[in-house]
Amino acid sequence: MAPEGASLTREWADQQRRLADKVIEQDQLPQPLRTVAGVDAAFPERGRVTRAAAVLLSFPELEPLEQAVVEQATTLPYIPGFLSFRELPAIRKALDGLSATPDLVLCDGQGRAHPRRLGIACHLGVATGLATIGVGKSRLCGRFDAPDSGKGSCQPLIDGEEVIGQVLRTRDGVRPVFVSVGHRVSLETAVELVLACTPRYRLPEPIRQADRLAGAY
DNA sequence: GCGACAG
DNA sequence: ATCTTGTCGC
Repeated sequence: MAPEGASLTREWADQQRRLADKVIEQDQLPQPLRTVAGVDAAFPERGRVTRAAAVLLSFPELEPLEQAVVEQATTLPYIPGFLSFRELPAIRKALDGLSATPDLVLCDGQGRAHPRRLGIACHLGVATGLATIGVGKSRLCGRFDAPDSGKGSCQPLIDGEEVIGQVLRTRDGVRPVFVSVGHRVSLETAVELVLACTPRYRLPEPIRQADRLAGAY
C-alpha cells in the first residue's frame, strides 16, 4: 500500500497550484458595491469543534444586515500553508446560511500572500466565484519594510521579485495587517476597500464582527 | 542542516 | 487557534 497519509500535503499542494492559476487579480466587483461579508472560524472544546461565522454588512455604511453561525466536528489539524483545508468547509456553510449573496467577502487570513499563491481568501474565491480579499493579522511568507506609523501607510509584501500583498497600517501606531488579493479584486482596490471597512479598529469591521460571532476573544 | 510557519 | 487573571495605559 502507498503511504497515502505521508503524501497528503503533497496532493494538497498540487491542488493549490492548480487552483491558484484560476485566481483573477482584476477588478470584477458588483458596481456599485452594496454589501460586504466577513468570515472567520474558532475552535472551541480544545479544538474538537469548528465554529464558523459569516456576517453581512451594508457598504459603505457598514451597518449589520445579517449573520450566520455553523458548528461541526473538527476534521483536520492546523498545518501552516494548508489552513483552508481545515476551515473552508465550515466557512462555506456559514456563508450559505446568509439569505443574500455578498458583493465582497473579507477573509481572516492570506489571499495570494501564500507560498503557492492560494491562501484561504483565494481558495474561497475560486471555489465560490465570489470577490474576496485576504486580511491576515500576521505574515505567512514574504519580506517587507515597516510602513510609516500613520493610518493608511503601506509597504509592499514581496516574495522574490513578486509583490504578493501590502502591509497596511489601518490605525495610527498599531501593528499593520497583511492585505492580499483573494479573487476578482486588484491589490490596489483591495487596500482601498480594507481601509473603507476599517473606520475605528485595527481589523476591518466585517472581520471583527465575524471574530466576535465565532467566539474569538 | 537551520529557521520560519495565516489560524 | 486554544488555555487563562490580572494588569498597565490612554
